[in-house]
Amino acid sequence: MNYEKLAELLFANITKTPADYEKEFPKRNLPDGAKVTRLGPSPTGFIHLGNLYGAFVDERLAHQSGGTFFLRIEDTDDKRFVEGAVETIITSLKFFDINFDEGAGMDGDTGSYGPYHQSRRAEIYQCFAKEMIKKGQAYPCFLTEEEIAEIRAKQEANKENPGIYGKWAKSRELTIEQIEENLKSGKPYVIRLKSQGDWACEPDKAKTISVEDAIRGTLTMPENTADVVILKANGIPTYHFAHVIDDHFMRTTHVVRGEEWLPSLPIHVELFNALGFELPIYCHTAQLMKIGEDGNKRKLSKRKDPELSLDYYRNEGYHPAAVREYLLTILNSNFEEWRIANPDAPIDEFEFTAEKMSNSGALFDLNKLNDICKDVLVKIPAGELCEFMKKWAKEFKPEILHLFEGNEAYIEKIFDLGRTGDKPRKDLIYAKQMFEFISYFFDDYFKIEDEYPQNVSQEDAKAVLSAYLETYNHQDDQSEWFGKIREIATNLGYAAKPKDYKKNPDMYKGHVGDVSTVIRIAVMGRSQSPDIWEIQQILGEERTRQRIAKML
RNA sequence: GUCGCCAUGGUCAAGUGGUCAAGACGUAGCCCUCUCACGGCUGAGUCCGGGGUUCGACUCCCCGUGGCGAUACCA
Repeated sequence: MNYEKLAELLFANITKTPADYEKEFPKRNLPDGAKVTRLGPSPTGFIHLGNLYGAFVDERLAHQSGGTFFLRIEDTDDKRFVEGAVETIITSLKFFDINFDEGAGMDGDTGSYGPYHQSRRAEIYQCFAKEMIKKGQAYPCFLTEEEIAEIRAKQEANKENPGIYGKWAKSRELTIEQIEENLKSGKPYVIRLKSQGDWACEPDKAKTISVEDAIRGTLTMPENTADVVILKANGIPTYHFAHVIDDHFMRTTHVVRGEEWLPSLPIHVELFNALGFELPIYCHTAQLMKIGEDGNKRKLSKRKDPELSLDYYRNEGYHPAAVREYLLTILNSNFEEWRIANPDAPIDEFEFTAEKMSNSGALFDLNKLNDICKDVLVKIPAGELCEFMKKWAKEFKPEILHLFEGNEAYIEKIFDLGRTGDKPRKDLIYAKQMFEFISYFFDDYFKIEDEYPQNVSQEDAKAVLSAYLETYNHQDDQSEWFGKIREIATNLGYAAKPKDYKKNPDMYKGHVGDVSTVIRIAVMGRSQSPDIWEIQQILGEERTRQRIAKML
């Protein structure tokens, strides 16, 4: 077979050579140890926590080492393209402070290793397909869908390995005349790798390949034997081929991708070897999982898990810093310890390593996220929280935006309620919940939500409130104020201290806590809240008196 | 079906042949306390099963089992 002639026949329009591309995309000039990573999403317009998880690994690896992190759009499957998806990807990640150094962008590509859309790289892929044909490493395959289905059926019946390989790869035998004929008659064809793997050997004698994975250590797998498609009938490459070409010419040093790619690693290794490219360092991450309806773990799914969409967290108003913090705790098991030892250090000072990553899939844990949120938000100054919430409201709850008008100082005081001192309150979790927390400070949203305690009669409740209103002095300090409550309690037959009541429950109707609950409900509408006195100081005298009077 | 990855409490996990098997979230109780939150203390709760190897296995090997994934001209 004259491969040279075949290559020209198939790719007459390809004039550039591999050497041209090697020259055009030279090795990057980066400091020693700098890592080059990439995110390669397909533009389906949907991005979830799992994507963020992976992107975070890429971002940390690159930026921690003084390297480069770029965005490559893997749009080789035109069926899946969704308008505006690239913008969604970029803005969603940016919200979580994940930024690209080069690659596809909002207004075109930046960087000199592009184009960064695979759909615009057809010429490059074809050049290398041509090269492989020239070297007898690839061939055109004219098998139809039906023929392939037939082959699969036979293989299944004979319990043989599935796929096109060795004896099944009929198009390998085609003479150049036959190929020319097929071409002339317009038969569609794909380009397949002519695998050098030994498909005919005994299963247990199969040759193996060994690859170092930065997360999983040495991986040993059987070599590839399948003649996989590298170029589809439309001239667009499959993922396998695009990955090898792109990551070589974009000079990616670390390929971070989900473990679902593990089974096709042998294909990639054969491809890298065939082309004479150096293998990148692979980092196969475990997938983020979720408990399914059947109680089993399963991979995050786009369709079934809208609450795992990144948008969900923005909607609820989770603070990006908290989400990052959470992600890091599941990404690197030593992060939590580090955080305890360095409670105030910037998160970027933590040294993230691929080696410390878990190789089994973590279950997403909302409890843990919420807990982390509390710790993160308690350290954010009230002014910033106010800004954060305003931004959130603008996007997701515009009807409350007016509350912020000129009320910034008021809201900041609410956020700071009991937040100072050694044991600061940690009430704030995410924006939606924060609004709930502050809502009763606004008359529009104030409503009585809870009921008086069981052991307080309606008469007693009224008596408490009228006595409270009578003796109320907005200028009282906290202990003066509480002294009065104790007095009201005692006068009505309630214990001044809960302990007294505990000791002699028969002697009292209840204790001072019940009395203050009545006041709490009148002023806040709920039985649970931070310190009443502090809240009243924020509400102001007039509003406080009004609310109590209204309950009488 | 075949192939691959994974397997420590409810969850995240430390652990690399000898440990009373860390820690965090959650959970139960107690303390602090006018409620809640915070904080403190205490408790319950784990090495998937079976074979080996070894003086000794959570740790190493094999076989099961389970979960996940791959088996496409999807990524």
